[in-house]
Amino acid sequence: MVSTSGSDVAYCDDVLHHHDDCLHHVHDDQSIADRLAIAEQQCAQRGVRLTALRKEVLLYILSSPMPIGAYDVLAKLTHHTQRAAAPPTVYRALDFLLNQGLIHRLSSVNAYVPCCHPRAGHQAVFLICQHCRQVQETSAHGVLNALADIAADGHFKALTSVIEISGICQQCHLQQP
Amino acid sequence: MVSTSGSDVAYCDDVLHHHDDCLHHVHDDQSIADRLAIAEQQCAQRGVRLTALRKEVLLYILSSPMPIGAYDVLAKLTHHTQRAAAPPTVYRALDFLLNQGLIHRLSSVNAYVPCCHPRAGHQAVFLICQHCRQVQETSAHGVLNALADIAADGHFKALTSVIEISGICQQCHLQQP
DNA sequence: ATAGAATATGTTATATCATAACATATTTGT
DNA sequence: ACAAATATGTTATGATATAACATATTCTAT
Repeated sequence: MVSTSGSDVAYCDDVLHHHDDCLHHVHDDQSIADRLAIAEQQCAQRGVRLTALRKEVLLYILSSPMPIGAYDVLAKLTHHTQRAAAPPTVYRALDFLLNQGLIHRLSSVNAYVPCCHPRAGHQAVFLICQHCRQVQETSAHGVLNALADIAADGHFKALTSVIEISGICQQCHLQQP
Repeated sequence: MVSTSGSDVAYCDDVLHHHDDCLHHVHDDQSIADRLAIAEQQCAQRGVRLTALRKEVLLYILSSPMPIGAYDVLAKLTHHTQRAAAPPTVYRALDFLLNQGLIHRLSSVNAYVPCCHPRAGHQAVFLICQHCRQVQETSAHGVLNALADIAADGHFKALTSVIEISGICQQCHLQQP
């Protein structure tokens, strides 16, 4: 019933774009296919394997209109394969995708989102709407520059960052004031 | 064996201070007592109750040289009272302390730290050393201003933030290059 | 001071998120 | 085709957090 081709993807109708921010649920079949193709190219270049399983997990994350939990991925996988998968199967795939920079983990909500800029090994700032639960990934240069300044002070060598801002997005704010 | 007076507090010997950053484990009995007293004043002013239980949980968090997990607090509590406490007891106390701005939750490591500036309803940036596991809470005005700019754009109304930077602190960097 | 309301804590059970350890299968390089 | 490396399956368990309801404590108004 569920195919791997992307035909069972959740759709969303209208979406606004703000400068260089990404609403990660901005997608249709085509953009998902594109992003899968980009992921494949990238993995091929690096000599790592985007296996069928990993690709399927990435598809589920790309297809979700909001951050998706590991066990939700697991449920989709189990439903698709008609047999129970186990958590490590999913977590290993997630680890791979995280390591390749193809997805991000939102630790404040224990969930995963696609990376909008998978090419660069970039840091991101996530704006999580408490109302619609959607997430914008923004490059937020000002924030990142400020963090770089902290490192430059010599006080701390930053390696990985978790920057998750919860609040109300513009759409929700306009829709119900 | 364990008293509520703070006499069983873990000590740390030498510590460096950087501008307005706080190494939250910078404490001795006196500073812990001070901080408990401040917390009491603050709660009294607000008309909320810093009960014995909540105060004890706060004490454990203040006393810990590094971020402490909910179940570690639970263990201390159980040990102290000589009878098994249950998780909700701890989580409710943590919720209270979080709501009062007396502690912060580090969601990337599922642990809790005292707030260095409990007076203000401030946002904080945490620098988490991957080597020594200690945490600096810094006001990092640049970062916060940058976040304020995002809000000012009208794109997002920030309510709560999780800014956790993992890396290597200066001490660890100097000690083992 | 005491009753009723509000708040806080105790208790049991369970939900949710994640990994360790080991077995099997698949792919890769020679 | 073989051995080595990599990936996946499987079982069990660890770690973090909350729901639901019972009891106890504190506060307020009389």
